[in-house]
Amino acid sequence: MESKAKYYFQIATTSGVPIYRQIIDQVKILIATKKLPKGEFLPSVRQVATELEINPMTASKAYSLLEKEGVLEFIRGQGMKVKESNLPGESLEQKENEIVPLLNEVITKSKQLSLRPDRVIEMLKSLLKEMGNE
Amino acid sequence: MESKAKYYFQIATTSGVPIYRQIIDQVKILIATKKLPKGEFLPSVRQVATELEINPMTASKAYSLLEKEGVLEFIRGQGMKVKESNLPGESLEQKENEIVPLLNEVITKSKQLSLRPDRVIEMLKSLLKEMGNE
DNA sequence: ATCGGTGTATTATACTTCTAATACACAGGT
DNA sequence: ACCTGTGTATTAGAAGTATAATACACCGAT
Repeated sequence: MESKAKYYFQIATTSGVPIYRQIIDQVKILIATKKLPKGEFLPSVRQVATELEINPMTASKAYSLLEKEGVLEFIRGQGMKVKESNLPGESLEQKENEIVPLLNEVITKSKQLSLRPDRVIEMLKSLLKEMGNE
Repeated sequence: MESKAKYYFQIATTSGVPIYRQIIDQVKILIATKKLPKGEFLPSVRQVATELEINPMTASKAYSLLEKEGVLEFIRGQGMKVKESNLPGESLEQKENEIVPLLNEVITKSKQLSLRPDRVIEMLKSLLKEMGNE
């Protein structure tokens, strides 16, 4: 089988960002933008490795870290798929606490740049709108 | 001279975060929360090194990176102080662009956690209020 | 049982990052 | 000039990270 979906990922060897991290980031974005629906299978580690001309272990590292994060689910004999129920065991409060450090970074950075707080909130709203649609 | 202000910084040797980076983060937070006003001098690299039982070069690395970022200013013979005018040469648009990647991280993470966008904005507003006051 | 498909444990190596030891340059007060 | 206070360039070594080669375990279909 397979239509052999190509060009799943693109890596920039010049950027200095590790290959496995580029894969992780791209998977997360693909999921956030619904280009990769829940339940969908990802290309196998060997497929990714061949397309990107890297070692299968590098792709495996990206996938297994995503699995540990609760983003992907490993199905024996079939591969990795986008997890259906995200972090089911976690309460709303736990989830919210996970994002607080990131928000604090935003605040520290914006203070450092002397950006007006309401402007930062406007930017966030605007980005949320963009991301939500595509 | 000096009342020898102690306990400027606290490092967690277990966290895996490099010492110089912990110092950088703490300086930024101290400035953002006004605990370290503009124009104030920071403890010398040797003072920090003694208190934290680290090498002066490690403290120096943190300070010089902060200087390169435009956060601190080096005064010959006196030390490092919090820079008075932050990033004067940068346009508003340049500043705003600097914070976009961080906001995108927030969005990706919140989608991954299935958090409602308006809730995330609420949290940001609330944290901004806290940080602004103290 | 065998074959071809998953992901991965282990090991090795190149590379980068982090910390430290030493010696130095400059400023200000004596 | 000297002494003591700043931060730092250079060098070295330890520790960690990223990638790869190999061999393995498991699953499903034949």
